[in-house]
Amino acid sequence: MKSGMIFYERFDTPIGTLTIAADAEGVRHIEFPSNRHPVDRVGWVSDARGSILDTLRAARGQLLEYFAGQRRDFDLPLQPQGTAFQMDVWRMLATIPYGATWSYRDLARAIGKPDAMRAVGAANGRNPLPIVLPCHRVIGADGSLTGFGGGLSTKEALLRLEGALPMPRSRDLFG
Amino acid sequence: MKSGMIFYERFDTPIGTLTIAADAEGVRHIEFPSNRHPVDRVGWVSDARGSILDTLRAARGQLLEYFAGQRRDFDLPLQPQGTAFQMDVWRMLATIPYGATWSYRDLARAIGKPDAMRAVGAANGRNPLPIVLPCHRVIGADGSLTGFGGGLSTKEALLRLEGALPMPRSRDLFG
DNA sequence: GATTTCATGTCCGAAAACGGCGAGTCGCGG
DNA sequence: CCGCGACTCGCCGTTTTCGGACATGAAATC
Repeated sequence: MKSGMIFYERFDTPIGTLTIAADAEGVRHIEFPSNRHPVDRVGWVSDARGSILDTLRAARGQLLEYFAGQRRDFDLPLQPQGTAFQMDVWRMLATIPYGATWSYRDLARAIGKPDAMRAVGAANGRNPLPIVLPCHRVIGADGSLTGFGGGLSTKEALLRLEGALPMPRSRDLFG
Repeated sequence: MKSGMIFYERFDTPIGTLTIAADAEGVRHIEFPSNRHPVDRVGWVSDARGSILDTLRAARGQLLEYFAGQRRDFDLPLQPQGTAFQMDVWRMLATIPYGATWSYRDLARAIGKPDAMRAVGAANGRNPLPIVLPCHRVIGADGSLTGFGGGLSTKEALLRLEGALPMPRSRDLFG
């Protein structure tokens, strides 16, 4: 077994089929069915064993608990890969509490680059571990959802699950 | 010992100090003291053992025999790394006999791209295994030496060693 | 002859485009 | 007076694009 080999697994959730990928170091990718920036899956294989199988099983289990409303925080070995700036952004994402929302500017300030809000948005869009690194908790300064790799409706569903959105107003239902 | 680990060694020759690098697959680099395109040596270590030490020892031995005029062909495991085009060029280099010279155009024709002589020159310049892959045997169509990563004087010395150049004429000595 | 032109693959730097933004302005309708 | 939408502009890291420069050589043009 080569050292860099990546194993993956697919499973169904309330927001669609997810693909999770991991290697010996930890979870590397979580992918939505329709991904804006598709990942290069060359070399991925599906028959994980040993510790990597454990990692994938733990990830799936915790995600399903999350969707069932039974889990608010994750405890997994994570190995996102990106530029220094992206890593800063993703690390900071992990500090946003369940059910809270930050603006892109808040996040930019938090990493010490108060004017890099737009770059923060781009980095968010490249988040390789959505849900676990809760990029869905970052929304526009005016409260609009603005964007999400898995589609805005998914972002909305996640925030509603976390109780971070008001119930749909009648205007939304009938408009 | 990680799989991709590269070991190296330096030793003196009539044309200066050479650095050779190898891993378990074979020899990966041979470098002149002054190299136009310096190699990224991150992660190289110097205390080779086992089969890699054997490889390095064999490479050094055969090169010293070559410089002593005692060897015309090399027998080593080689693992050059490059684009498909570069690999084509480098593979073809190995077929140029000791003491012979080809023009860049000859080489281009030999790989089936008769008009890519300029690209061939560039690929030659990136040859990771000079001497063993005899890029020095490729010269201008008009007989000029044109260029060499280790310096033109080195190219000249190698060709003279192989008897591929006339002795220096008095014009060269006194001019 | 001397000069120009073109063909070819790769690398490298510069420049431009492109985002999951946000603040400020302006005009329009209540 | 608001409130809201449409528009403009500045912000910043990443990605993409583009233009040369090369270990050349032959043909065309002056």
